[in-house]
Amino acid sequence: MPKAQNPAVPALRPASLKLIGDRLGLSPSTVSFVLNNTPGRSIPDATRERVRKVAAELNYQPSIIARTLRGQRMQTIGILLPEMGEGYHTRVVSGIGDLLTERDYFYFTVQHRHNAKLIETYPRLLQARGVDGLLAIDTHLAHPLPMPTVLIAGHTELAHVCNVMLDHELAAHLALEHLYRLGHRKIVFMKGQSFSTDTELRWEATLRVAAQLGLVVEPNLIVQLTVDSDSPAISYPPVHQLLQTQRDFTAILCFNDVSAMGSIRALHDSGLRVPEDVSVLGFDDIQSASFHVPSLTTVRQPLQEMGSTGADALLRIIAGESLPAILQIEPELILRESTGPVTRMGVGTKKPARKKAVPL
Amino acid sequence: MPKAQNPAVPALRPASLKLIGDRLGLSPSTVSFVLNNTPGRSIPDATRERVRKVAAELNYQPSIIARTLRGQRMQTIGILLPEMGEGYHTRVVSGIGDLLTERDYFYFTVQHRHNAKLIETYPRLLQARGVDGLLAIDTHLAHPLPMPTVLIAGHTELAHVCNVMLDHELAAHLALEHLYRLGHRKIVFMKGQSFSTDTELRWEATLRVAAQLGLVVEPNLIVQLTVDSDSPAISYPPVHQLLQTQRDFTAILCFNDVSAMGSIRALHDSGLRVPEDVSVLGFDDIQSASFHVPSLTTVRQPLQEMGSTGADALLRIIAGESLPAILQIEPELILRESTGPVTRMGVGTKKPARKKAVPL
DNA sequence: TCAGTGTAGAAAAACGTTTGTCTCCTGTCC
DNA sequence: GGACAGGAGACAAACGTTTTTCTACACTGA
Repeated sequence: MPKAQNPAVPALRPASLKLIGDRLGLSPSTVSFVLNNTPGRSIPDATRERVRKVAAELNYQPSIIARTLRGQRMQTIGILLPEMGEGYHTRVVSGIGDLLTERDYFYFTVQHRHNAKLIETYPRLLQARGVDGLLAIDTHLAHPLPMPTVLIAGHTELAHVCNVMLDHELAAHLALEHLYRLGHRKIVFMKGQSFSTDTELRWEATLRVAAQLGLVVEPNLIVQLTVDSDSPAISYPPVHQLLQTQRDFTAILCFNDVSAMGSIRALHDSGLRVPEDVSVLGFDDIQSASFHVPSLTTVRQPLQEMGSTGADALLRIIAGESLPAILQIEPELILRESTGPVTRMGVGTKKPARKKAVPL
Repeated sequence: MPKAQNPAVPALRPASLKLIGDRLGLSPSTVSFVLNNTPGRSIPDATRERVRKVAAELNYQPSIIARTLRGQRMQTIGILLPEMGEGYHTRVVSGIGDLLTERDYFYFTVQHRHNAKLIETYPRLLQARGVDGLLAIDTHLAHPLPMPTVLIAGHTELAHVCNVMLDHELAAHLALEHLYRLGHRKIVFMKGQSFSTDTELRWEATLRVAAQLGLVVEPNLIVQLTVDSDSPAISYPPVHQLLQTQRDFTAILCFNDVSAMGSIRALHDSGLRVPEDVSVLGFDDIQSASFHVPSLTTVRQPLQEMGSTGADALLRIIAGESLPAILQIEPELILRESTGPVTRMGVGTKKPARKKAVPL
């Protein structure tokens, strides 16, 4: 059945104002006036009808390319992100996409995989393609850009750049107080990859809150993520390794849900049960968090909302509005199965009553 | 800290050939010749130097918009897909993105959420933005489009349209023979949502192979997915409901990994263990499949490869090549923990030795 | 009759490229 | 000294819009 494809698609060029005008003996400008309902132009209804009819027949679609060249907006923005995967970026993009679609905007997505050179050059290439602004997700920007820019989960202090960011302080409170109340004192702290923009802010907030609660952050109970990926593979090896030498803890505070899944898997493979032996707390609340076994207790970032908030902010800036430098987003603790009260360290304690599952 | 953002970004328009020319007393065309190394033009090296120097100083970036208007390629394609989520689409996009980046192409992504009207209008809007071609993932296209088009996981028979598709027959063999060898005879068959392009082909292949193996597809053991989402929520309710009335089966053949996770969750909540009581077979091999507990035995679709194959095909068509109408991709069975030999139906049989975990 | 006022539309410029043609100017050769 | 060749570059057109300006005509009122 590999039936050969025909030589080439017809691909005749789409209708232009000139073409429509020629059919009617009118000039392109007149056609433009009609189709745009330009105010202050006297054109008889009969003519308007004729123009619209032919435009519909020819399936006329104004060329945004030509419009943009004239200096109008292209109704297009660029999204700069590390990776399209199963991590949280994707869900943010989904929120952005919905809002942009609603406003008749389109977007380019570019993944830089934390390659500094790409982060540097992409904005220029996007500008050459006429984007009206840029939305950067979880990305370290070195300079302000010569176009409207909004950062989502960035924290770079740049002039003219608006930041959509989580209230990290609150997030740390939600997470640590939850574990604290359950009786956890020996906690493994997981620190994100150095390239993630959230890493530093979250870590500092965590240390502050831990100190307030009197929790000790033991150096040998810190897990540092390094691998650049959106898969649970980022946390499996370090947690697995930790378990070889160290089991004197009752909870793991993970950097995100994906790493929580990797951690649970590693615990599971070492014969430890979650949450009976070790509680695991995630971060983000990605879609699969509630369906994981055990389902993840996690600090929810309203990812889609962060996306739409950022997109809305960018469109406002493009339209000339002034916005505050920081738009803060509130996290929320979602209680599920992966955390539980401290029993005794080690395998063999009695299985606590299973919580009722709360999918969705 | 809501420090007000300054009025507006400087946003001076980027350098043009004219601007460079003015600085040097040269015409735009001469500058163009130098910067493009247009052959057959005699320009002294001294002048070339001067031009390049000023271009670099002004950070000149040719306007692809203007170039496109002149009739050149825009080096941009459009990707049409149902949703950006944790399902397999995202991973396909990732494969597309990498290949396009390598070839200096950019892409628009548009999510239609199976809205027929959007599927109809988006291609036109993309064309107005100058895309050179279109890549549709898991999308039913009604008409051929007036531009090069490649379908990934589509199966629409359209003239001039190239299809990248899985070998569904082989996939069905891999899945069913695996379950058959493990002793499963009472199998729940899950049928995908009607809007998914894979649903029909996969179902037909499944029925054929089941017949070959002498497996009976019992109507009351068919689970039909209907919800439009990328989350395990698509399968939790129907499987949960099935379990209220029907437990006389030993395996579930799921439509994809996400629905396998939802199914496992539902089984778990009904007190059934996987794979001891019920084997669950996924499809796709998404990133989290190997880290799920239990990890998923699944029929892998090489998603990134499908993406890059599709993108490569599209670029070839754009470049004028003729391609076969179908590019077939081979699936592969990935053995993990969620399937096991039939013991006896019901809870309480002895726990089989746990397989060694194979993350990654 | 003639200035004024609409009306209906054409013409032109501009955006930033690319590309085919044209124009000088400087040598060189016979 | 005149023809010719090449070198160095300008000029113009075109792509499809939008927008400003211009034209031609008809009608009005005094």
